[in-house]
Amino acid sequence: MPATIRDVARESGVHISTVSRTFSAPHLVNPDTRTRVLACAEQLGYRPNRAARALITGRTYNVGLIVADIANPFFPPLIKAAESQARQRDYHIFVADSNEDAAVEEDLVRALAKQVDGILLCSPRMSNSLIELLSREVPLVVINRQITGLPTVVMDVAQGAGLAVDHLAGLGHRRIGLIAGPRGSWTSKEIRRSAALAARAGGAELTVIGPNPPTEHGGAAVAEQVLRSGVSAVLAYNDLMAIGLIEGLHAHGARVPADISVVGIDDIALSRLIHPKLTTVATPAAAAGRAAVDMLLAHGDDRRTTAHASLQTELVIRDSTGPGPDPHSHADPGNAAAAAPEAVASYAKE
Amino acid sequence: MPATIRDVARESGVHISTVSRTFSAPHLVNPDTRTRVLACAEQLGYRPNRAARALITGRTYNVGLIVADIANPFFPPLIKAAESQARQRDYHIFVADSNEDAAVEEDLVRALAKQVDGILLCSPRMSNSLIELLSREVPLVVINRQITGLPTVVMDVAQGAGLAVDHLAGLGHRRIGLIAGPRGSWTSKEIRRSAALAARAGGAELTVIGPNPPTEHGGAAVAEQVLRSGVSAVLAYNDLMAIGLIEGLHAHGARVPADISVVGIDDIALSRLIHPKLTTVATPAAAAGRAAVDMLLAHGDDRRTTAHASLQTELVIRDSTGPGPDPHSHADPGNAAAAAPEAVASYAKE
DNA sequence: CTCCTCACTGCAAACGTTTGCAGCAGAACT
DNA sequence: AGTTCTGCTGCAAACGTTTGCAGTGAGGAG
Repeated sequence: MPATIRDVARESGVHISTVSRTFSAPHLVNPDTRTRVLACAEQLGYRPNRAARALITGRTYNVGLIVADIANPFFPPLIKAAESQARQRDYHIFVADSNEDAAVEEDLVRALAKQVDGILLCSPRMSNSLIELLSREVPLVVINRQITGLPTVVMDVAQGAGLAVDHLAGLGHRRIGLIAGPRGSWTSKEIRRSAALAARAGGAELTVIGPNPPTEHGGAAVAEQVLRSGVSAVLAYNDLMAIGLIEGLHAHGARVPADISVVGIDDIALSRLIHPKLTTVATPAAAAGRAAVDMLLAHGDDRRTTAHASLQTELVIRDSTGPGPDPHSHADPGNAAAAAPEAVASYAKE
Repeated sequence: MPATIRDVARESGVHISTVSRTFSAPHLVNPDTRTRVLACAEQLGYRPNRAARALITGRTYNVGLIVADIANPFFPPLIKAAESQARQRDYHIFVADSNEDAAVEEDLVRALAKQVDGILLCSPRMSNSLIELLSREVPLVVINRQITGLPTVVMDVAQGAGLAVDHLAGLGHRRIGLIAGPRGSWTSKEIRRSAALAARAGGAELTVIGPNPPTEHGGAAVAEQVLRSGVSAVLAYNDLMAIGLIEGLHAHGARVPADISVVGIDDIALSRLIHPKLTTVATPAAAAGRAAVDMLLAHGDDRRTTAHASLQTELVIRDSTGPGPDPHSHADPGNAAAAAPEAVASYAKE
């Protein structure tokens, strides 16, 4: 039913190979012929069949992008950036959602492998060894996990977590909680490592709670545990959990930041819309999406280059953090000493 | 490099057609042969090449899904539902984002047409005639717009908007604002039509403001205009705009719902997280995603069936709506008469 | 005038599958 | 015993492209 290359060839009185070249190697065909062919193609509504092209060239001009949870507001900006970057090069992005499940993730990679030129694996939950195994079946770029031997794009969340803990310690908090992310998350491990370091340096004690599902519910669910643990400040694995936690704390009658300070990670749009506005570590999700696409597509030219990109993060101080408890009294310390809203502290090297 | 059907055939000592049948028509091959073939396939890591299969069968087992803006929290649940529904039938979903741009939308449909078995067009911004034109190139299911002659899934947002206006009129509001959505949105027109009807029935006057971009910024941008217009209640095209509007109103010193009541549409997760919790019209996005996939895939069997599904919406009353201004005094009416939280009013026929 | 080059075009073999058709046993009828 | 049927398998032609190779004619160089 749809017009094929043969229809165009017949209509314009040339061989199919000339039609083919009109599209994939225009410089090889006579300008007159080319315009005639193009006219016929246009008139017949011809569009090259990508499946047939893929079959012979081995390139699909598709890229897979696997994220843990598309409903997590952290991902859409990354997806959009990757999409537009890919579209510029005439590629399409195949987005899939693993539901935070390593097994689904593996299935997706396998299923996608044959119909894409490469896969962007974002915040994978699989083990490193499995990822390395899969990378032999299809070119992979890993986002948010460092794996030697594979091209990766990471957001330097360790640095951000360090800044966050510094910030809290600077406000006088001596007992700080860390709401860990999901099992299998490299980012969560990084945060933990860096937060522990920063806590020690700042003379604070770090209590880890988790692992937890990285959702609003995950955050709300640990509210009681946080209160019992006696910490006066908390760093959450991501903004969604931080927001859920704040909800949960409010439900238990605790005030933020008067009773407990909360810091998130990601700086999703939502973090500016809740009350109190969330202090958080901003991660450059869009830049990561673009970088990953670039890396994958460059990767196609010279084989087996394993680049690593590490993107800066920033601490954005808003209203959910305040001074720690006065060591000599139990009076409500208020929120007076909170830093200026929207102030940005960063160790950007550039 | 990757194993082909021929490798498996050689290894297991059968003809390639038998290997093919082992996968695509298992009942036609002897159980013994089948297990032998499967073993070889497994061992060689063979996966059928979808491009080759698509070439001959004409079915790609891919479905396109075009949404206006993946960053709008309304869409992800729909996308996830569509994905999982599709995966159950061994289909994959190709998600793309049109950036609220009709021209991009058209390009996407054309680009996707040849590599999918059908496209789910969600909240399209294109004209009806263009959509009808495109539907001749590739099977289309339209979500959130009624088009005769094409299979469609709509959420009955007119009904919900009517309920919302009834609710506001019932609270004593006599001047109600409607923050319209983007130009080209069928849903926006529906809301407007239905809200006008309900307003007249409830003895209220409806002021339409817009069109506007359907984002938080779009809502915030009209805050001043809303205040000047003298309305005491507002229905917004979607939750994102309602939330932006509330932010904007707060910035101008107005209180919600004491000074102005605000109702959103969609019931995104976020609407429960802000203060005041948003009264809104819940739309069954996930159900719509599933229905659309079903419709598209059923569509494949008997050609040219044009089904229409209309999904119920519900009014979810939370804390952003309160009584209208007392006609005899200008005293602050407070929030006492607000309905019980999370009460649900619905005209569900079933 | 001959030969070479050059720009263009046609030919045909791939790419990895699916599928209608035919063949061939052996089983089950008549 | 002959016939039909059934279950399985092989054969080969497609599907719509791309691409190395060969062929064509025109024009330029010698």
